[in-house]
Amino acid sequence: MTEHATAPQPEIPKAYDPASIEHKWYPFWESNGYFQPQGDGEPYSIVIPPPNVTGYLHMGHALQHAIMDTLTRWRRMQGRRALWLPGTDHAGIATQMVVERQLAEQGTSRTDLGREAFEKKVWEWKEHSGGTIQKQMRLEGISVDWTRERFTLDAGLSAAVREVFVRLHEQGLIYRGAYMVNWSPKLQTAVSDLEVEMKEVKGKLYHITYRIVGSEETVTVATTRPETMLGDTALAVNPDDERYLHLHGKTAILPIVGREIPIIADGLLVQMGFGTGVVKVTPAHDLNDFETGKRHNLDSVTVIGKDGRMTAEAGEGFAGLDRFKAREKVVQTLEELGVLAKVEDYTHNVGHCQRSGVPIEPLVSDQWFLDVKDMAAKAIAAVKNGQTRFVPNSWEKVYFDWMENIRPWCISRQLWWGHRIPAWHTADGRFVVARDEADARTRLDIADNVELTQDPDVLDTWFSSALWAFSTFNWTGDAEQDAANEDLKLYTPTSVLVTGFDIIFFWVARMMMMSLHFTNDVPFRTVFITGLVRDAQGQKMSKTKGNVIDPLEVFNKYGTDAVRYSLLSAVTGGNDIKLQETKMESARNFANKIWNATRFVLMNLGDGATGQSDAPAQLQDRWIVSRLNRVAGEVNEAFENYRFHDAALGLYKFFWNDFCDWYIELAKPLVTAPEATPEVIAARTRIADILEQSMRLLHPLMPFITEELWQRVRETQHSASGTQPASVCIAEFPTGNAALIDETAETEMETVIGVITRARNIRSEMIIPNATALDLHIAAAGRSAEVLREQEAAIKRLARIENVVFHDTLPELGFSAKALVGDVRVAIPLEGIIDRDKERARLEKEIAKREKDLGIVTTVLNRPGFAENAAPEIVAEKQEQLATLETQLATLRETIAAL
RNA sequence: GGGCGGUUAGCUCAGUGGUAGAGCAUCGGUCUUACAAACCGGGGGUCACUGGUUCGAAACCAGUACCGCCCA
Repeated sequence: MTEHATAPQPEIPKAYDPASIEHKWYPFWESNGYFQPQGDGEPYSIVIPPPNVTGYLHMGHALQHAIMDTLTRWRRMQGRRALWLPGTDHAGIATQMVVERQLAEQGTSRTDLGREAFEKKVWEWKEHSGGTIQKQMRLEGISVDWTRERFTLDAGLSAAVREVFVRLHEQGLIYRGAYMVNWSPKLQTAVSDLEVEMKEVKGKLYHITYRIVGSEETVTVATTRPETMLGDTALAVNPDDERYLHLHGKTAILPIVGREIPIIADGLLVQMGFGTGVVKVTPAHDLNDFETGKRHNLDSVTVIGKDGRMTAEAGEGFAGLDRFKAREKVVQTLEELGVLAKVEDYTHNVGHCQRSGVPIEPLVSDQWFLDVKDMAAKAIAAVKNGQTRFVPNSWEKVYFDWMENIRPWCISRQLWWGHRIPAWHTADGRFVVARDEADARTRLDIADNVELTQDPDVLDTWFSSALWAFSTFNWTGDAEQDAANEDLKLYTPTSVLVTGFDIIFFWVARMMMMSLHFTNDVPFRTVFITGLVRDAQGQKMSKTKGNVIDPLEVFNKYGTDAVRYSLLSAVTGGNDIKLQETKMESARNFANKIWNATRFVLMNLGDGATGQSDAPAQLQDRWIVSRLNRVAGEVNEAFENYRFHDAALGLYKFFWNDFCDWYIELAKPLVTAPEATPEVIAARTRIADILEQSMRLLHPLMPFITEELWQRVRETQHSASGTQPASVCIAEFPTGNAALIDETAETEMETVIGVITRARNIRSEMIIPNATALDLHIAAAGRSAEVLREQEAAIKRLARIENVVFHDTLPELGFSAKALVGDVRVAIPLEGIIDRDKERARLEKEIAKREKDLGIVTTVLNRPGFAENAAPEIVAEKQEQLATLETQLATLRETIAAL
């Protein structure tokens, strides 16, 4: 071996600069195909929750993507055939709204353009802004297989949508009909129950007097929506209500309109205890009334139109008015007629359109529905019997509650952007559901020249999303083709779905139903539900509040790895995450620490500086290997259980506290030695090896910096290694070899660390300058004594001690500071350095601390029943603690007395 | 109204039966040649409250208060 050259000029910059390294690794990974599943290991698959194709990355994505990427990278490194499939969603309403807003700015509109031209515009917008989200995802460093990217409006996925629709219709589960739906007058479309948000509204309760036909009697009815009375077709009472038995079968006069309406008895609609016990019935504008109308064969009079204005049916003076203006006018008219008995303030819940914010108008209209009741039952069973599990488990209850009370899903939307419903209508009012127009003609048995128009509606965006777990793998529905589909066989069911609790109903539940129905299996084995990323104050991020943190901005500021790390280290049991700058800052500091530790190692590893060596492993070597394997085991277990906080923290402590604070410091003399002796070569080889393994352990959390540094470390190791992977992302993830966990080394290092820390502590508490030379006397027996003797040089260097003197028992040393490390006694003579009062005060503090501990332990031991009931090992432990504390106290008291 | 979650150091959070932990902040010391984005050391908590179970409770049970979310 040649002499180790004087430390080479560091080619590695002193400060970690994320921007300078991050840009180069993604193209490297992607172009080498590392993210495509490889080998023949057990498959591991994740499908991404597809972001809006025209959207932008937000913190919620950053969190969920970091989680999915960590899992995928970890599994890939374990040798699993890992696939993370990316894609985007067409996001019907959201995208259409964006484009419509643009058209409005240009002074035109969707209806001006017409359907075809509008759709073309949206595709243009998609092409223009589409790709943004993909670019941003690449900046996140996520290891998705772009060669399999999907879009919900792709030909393949659209075919799956049509196939599913046709089959569900054939099975009688999809049907079309005139039912009460949630209508958004603003968006001009029906929306599902889930898209209605209940909001508390301060309104009024209007009491209206009705005259009974054929008598002078009147009844009073209370309503929050007087404008709907124009469409009333009955009054209802509870059949058991004795106050109104005589009114059964009678009629009343509807004020303003003058219509004679029946008084019906209906126990489902009318609760006796509430209000006057008489309610108005508007079958066209209220869900309960609609059902009552069906039960009693009532007429339905639609007085509010799809645009939110009163229809001609509302009568002269009202027709054409906005529904809220009409309310004012109805109230005014009632007052003039003298039938407005009372108006009181009333706070109640009103459904609002989640997207546009306007109050929902319940309207009867022709829509398409999916009867999900039986599908839901199967989806419930699949979770109950453990085919799919929720993490955290508590979300199962939420899922069950919703599934058990599920109602038909309104799947049609009166939009232009989305999957067109595969149904065709003839001019004479017939319609047929078919795979395409030709199929429709065949089914209807009509010629090519007969006019046939496709249903104008599109499907709820979530309908195609519900198929995502299998449509993305080219599912066709054709038994033969699907059986031959390798991807379906390998990657479905997917391993895990990572998503937020806010879309358990929208998406998770519906995927469960659709996958079970069409593939006879669950879509995923596990659902990991994440919390929300909030701002530092715990507020939900929103554009209106202006507290949105842009992931790309913080990636730039702190480094992508640091942001990922800080997000992941905050993932505990699906809790919400308060994103604080200080956390990202400390994660960046961690990255800088990793950078500089590597820098130190690399500065000392010239060519030929590492290699085989016969030099035996020293205590610190056995210790760090033990720690590394212990931590590796813990990290694997943490990932296994989705405990990202534990994994992140464990690695942080290992790398910073064990590796940097102790191992590097202990190994420094050898690693930096000028001559390449076998010991020196061994030390350099080992430190590089620990560092290399650390990069592998950290890689799933911090992919960029670990790739950069792993490559640099690897370069120095090539001589010592055989064939190596070209990237850390396909290197083996350390498993944590239990055989390398060395309890003895850990205990012995504890003693060494303890002695050094006590010595440092004495100097620091006495405020003795580093320049003042101190001697350390150590009295130890048995193995401790041997270890400390072996580590004399390290103790001197790290505790800044001039001379170390070993004894069997401490001799008379004059005025000195004394301390205990387990059964080891240490003393530092202080005559002439500081005064005795300082040492007395320090010792008193030590004594007080131990007296407090002794009190606690004594109380426990003397507690009646403790000795009999407690586990024997606990009792023994307490007794040992007591003995130790008593010895130590005696020693300390002697010491203070002798001062 | 029903359900779920939370309340631990100044802040953000870990901690599921055996003397309360971390990061950040704070205080004191240090240019010790990988790192001042660092190093060394210190201080800081009736674990929301009340009862119960237990030899022993931050943890388990019951209730209360406050905060948040979901459903109706």
